Amino acid sequence: MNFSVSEENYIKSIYHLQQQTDTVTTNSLANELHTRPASVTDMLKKLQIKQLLEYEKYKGFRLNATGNKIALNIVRRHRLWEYFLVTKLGFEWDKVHAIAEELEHVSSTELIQKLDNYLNNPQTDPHGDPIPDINGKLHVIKQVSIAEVPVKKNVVVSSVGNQSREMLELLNHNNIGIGTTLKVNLRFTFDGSAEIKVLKHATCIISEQVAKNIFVYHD
Amino acid sequence: MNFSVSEENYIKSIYHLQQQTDTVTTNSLANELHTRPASVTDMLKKLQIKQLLEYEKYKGFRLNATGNKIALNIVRRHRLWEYFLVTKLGFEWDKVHAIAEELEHVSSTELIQKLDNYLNNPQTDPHGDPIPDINGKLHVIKQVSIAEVPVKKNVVVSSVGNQSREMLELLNHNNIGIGTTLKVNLRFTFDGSAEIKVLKHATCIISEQVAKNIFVYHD
DNA sequence: ACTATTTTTTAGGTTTGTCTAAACCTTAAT
DNA sequence: ATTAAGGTTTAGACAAACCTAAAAAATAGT
Repeated sequence: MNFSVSEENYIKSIYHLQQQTDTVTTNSLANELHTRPASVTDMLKKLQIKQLLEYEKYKGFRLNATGNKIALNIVRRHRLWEYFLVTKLGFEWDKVHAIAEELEHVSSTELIQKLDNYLNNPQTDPHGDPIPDINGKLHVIKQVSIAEVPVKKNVVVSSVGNQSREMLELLNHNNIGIGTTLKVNLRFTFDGSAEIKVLKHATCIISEQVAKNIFVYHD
Repeated sequence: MNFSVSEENYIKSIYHLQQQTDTVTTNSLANELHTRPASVTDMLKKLQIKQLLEYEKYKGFRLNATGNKIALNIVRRHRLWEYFLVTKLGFEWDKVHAIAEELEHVSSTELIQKLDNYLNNPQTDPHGDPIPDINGKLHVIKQVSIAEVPVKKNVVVSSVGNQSREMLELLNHNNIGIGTTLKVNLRFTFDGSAEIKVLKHATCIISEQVAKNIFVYHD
């Protein structure tokens, strides 16, 4: 089955919101898509007819198995393009989201197959998020934010929670990226901020808010 | 100014038809786009308001300078993507058109800049058609079909007129592609067929119909 | 338990791009 | 010069995806 750009955007957004809350609300989805609740309700009806949703009026909704699989396929496309834009075209990792958002809707499965192959089947995108395989399987890695990680222990950055322009600029300034090795020297209990040492760079202080958004591999 | 996918498709198709006939008719454009004449008229009004057309009711139309520049930009995007699909992802040249048709509408100029750079600023697409530069300049190369080229003279294949799967198969079988060096040994005036020698391969015979579709650089 | 507030849905309207059918021009043939 | 044929435009409708405003349902506060 084939989906419009709009339908795909709704499916993808529902998928994202489901990661945080089990069932999604009309308002939150409208907010995510910068659209109005009434428009969301309209689209929910369509997606329900297409059998992608579990949906009861006034009671929230979630993707069913079919919907989930489609969402994962869109996520796969998006993340492969992001990887391509950064590793091949030399984009900064905080600039690729909008472009990948357009590229992900190009609907040739052969294209994505060949792209995946060309990129040597990457496991994660430039933000550290895992890339689902053809069957929609996610290779989930155990992660912990550096707000929780033990001090004085070298860890490797695996992903970043908040992918806004502002956050990524802050990280660039502190020489932190996916794959960076760092160590939490100490944490200030007063405000939750932490002094961290990035490999080959001077120590720096990051706020609790930032610490909560930097994830590292957990062994 | 930004254009919808539909507008871009109309602009591109008008541009293509203009290559053959100076002024384009409603019916021919409807035919090209697999749409109805009435729909064409509707869109023409829009494009005229946006100042991209020279258009007089019932008298045909053509792109003005602005329209032409936009068309060349779309062509540029399309051909760069085709080049990418063939040289990087390993597609056959007869499979890339439909996919490039979708990719060409992704509207980031930075993306196309970086893609061009990554591909080392190719001058022609996989079919041998020239790729316009950022300013919409076409580096047109003088070409001659091998039905007209002098015999016993080494020439380099620059482009192919008919880009069907069948033609590609025939050319592949005879080891002919863009950039191939070949020589016409002799031509049979009876049916216009020609014996040709492809560099490093045995001689072969091609019909006049094929010969008329293989173009070579003309010095 | 009953209001007040918030959330969600419905009803009805707009825009874009398409369509069919009918009306309208142009051209070419007698 | 008239008409027949063909191409082109207009008129009116429709679907998709959005909107605002109002109604309906759920929830929260007392």
